[in-house]
Amino acid sequence: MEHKKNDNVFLDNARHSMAHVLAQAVLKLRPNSKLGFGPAIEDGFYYDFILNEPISENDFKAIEKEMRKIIDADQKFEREELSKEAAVIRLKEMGQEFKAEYLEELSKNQGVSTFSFYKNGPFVDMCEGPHIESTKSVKKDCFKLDRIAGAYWRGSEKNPMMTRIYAVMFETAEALDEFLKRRELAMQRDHKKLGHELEIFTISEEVGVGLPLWLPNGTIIREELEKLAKEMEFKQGYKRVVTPQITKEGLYHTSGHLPYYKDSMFPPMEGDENEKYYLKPMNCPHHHMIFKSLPKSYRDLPYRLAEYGNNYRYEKSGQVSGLLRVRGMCMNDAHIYCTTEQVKQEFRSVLELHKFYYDLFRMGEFWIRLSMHSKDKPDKYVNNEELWEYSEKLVREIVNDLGIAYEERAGEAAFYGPKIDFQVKNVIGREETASTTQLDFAVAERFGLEFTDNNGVKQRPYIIHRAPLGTHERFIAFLIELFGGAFPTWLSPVQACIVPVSDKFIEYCHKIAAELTNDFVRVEVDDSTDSFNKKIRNSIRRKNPNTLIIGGKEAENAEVTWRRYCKPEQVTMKFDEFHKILNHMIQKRVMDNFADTILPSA
RNA sequence: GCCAACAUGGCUCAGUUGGUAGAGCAGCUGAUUCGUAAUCAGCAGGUCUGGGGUUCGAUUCCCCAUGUUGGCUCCA
Repeated sequence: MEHKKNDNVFLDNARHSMAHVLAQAVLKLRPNSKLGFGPAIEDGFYYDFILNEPISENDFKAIEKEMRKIIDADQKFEREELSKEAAVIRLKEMGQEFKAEYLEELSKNQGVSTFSFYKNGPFVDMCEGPHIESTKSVKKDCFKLDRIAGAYWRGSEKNPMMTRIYAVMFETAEALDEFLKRRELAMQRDHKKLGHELEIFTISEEVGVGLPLWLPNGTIIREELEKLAKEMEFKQGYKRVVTPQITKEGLYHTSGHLPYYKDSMFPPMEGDENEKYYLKPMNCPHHHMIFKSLPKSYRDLPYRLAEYGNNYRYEKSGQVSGLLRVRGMCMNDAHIYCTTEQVKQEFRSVLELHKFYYDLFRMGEFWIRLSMHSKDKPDKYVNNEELWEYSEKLVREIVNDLGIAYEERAGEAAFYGPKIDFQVKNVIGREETASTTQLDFAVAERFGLEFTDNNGVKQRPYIIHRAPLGTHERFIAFLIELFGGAFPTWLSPVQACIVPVSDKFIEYCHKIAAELTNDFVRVEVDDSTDSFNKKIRNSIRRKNPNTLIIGGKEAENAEVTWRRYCKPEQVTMKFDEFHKILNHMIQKRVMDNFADTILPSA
């Protein structure tokens, strides 16, 4: 859940005020609980507690009842300013040590000298505000306690774990209801649910968590995406390579990954002669070794190496989820080695390629997170201020030129250069990174990568790390949710499902199916003993983009009745005509899963 | 990894205040061949996630493990 406030100031203040009401209610049921923070968030609010007796969702009713009583009591929010000394005493009286810790921090780091407290009824909280006037201005039925979660104090796993109670809240009961309904609807599109129903992937406990098995339908989608990526990369002059799944330890010392990211790697295997091998968590070092295998001239640059590479990362067990966070993944990876003069154009083409894909799939709501370095964390980053400034300026310029929305974050870059994350929102509104691009000015040095320039002088190349389609796992999860499982014909596991009205027409069905198969169309004839109605239902339930209905009329006239998934109307036409249109849709990768897409004519 | 909830046939879910389970869908067999979202009948399928404990008796209560879901942290 994103902790972002919205534009409605009243709603924001009301949510924050209700967090105080929640705290008051919890303190009544669990006296002597310690308070953490209780802010407004995107869809509601939360409050963090240390409870001496655990609470569960079964207690929600009692807490909500208490909260409604507080609303009825018409408690006024009153602000009081205290000096630091008085505030310390007050918090000590209240027994709120976490607030006291925060007070010390505010005083020390931000030079705050007076501290505001808000009182409503018997409840007092150190809090910056603002608040609404009275609890009475909140409607009693416009909020709902949502769930309980653990959350570390100040977000650090070194600190104690608090109990966080989340609530959803809107201005009116209707708005709340609508939100809950929308969320319910979004769950219907969850890639885990649809991925199972449409037989795209499965996860087996025996194979391992985070190691999805791709079923035949999912494999088709993967391969079609891969075909698209390979064509795009071919046109842009990438060379394809293949690298092994495991590698000797030393390579990751050279890359600098091992000391920092060991925890995220699968533990090593012992090979011959006590040599340790690791499953590769990324492809860059291998590509660097390919770059290095032959001397390079400036004439070879830009040198673009591409691979749909399998990577394995030991994600924490609690983090693994469906296809969104896995331990084994396949990445649309490539590394571009180029000169200082070329880097801007290359970086630009990479971003344009992203934009091409995102427009094609209509991943409309995306933005860029520009992760920059931070001078405050010198040990986290390569020490070369000049190159950092240069690279960051360059990246910022290109993003500005392309007019893509972005936000900048200091201190989140990779250790070797600035990072661009393409952020999207999944169906339930959670923000996810779809792909990452990095500008790397440092690793060439570590690997000793060089090329000879036109003066015969050795130079270090810039390296661009890019993966516009991210990993198959995550990208297909997005597509499933974005399309609600209804893929365009070119990506769809079954491209045409042929349904005979009765047995009599099965022969004709197989005849046209054979013609389509001959053109590599993925076609299926439903020759089961199900009723006609049932066959229609099945084809639609599987979200086949095209269903062909064949009865006497069609068989006699060499026609098909074509029913599309995304549009209710259907047409009858000559089979040859349909065949041409279908071929065209597949070859041109027409996004016919969107109702407004104009289809080619025969 | 941490916090919480959950775990019943392939799937969706009933059920037992402790006396070893039931439905629909899917599957199989047979009949039916039908013009736009479920034809009918029959059969088969579960030691109620795994392991311990309490009990005459546990799917039900307790503990542990595993997995799932939602958060926290992390995310090259």
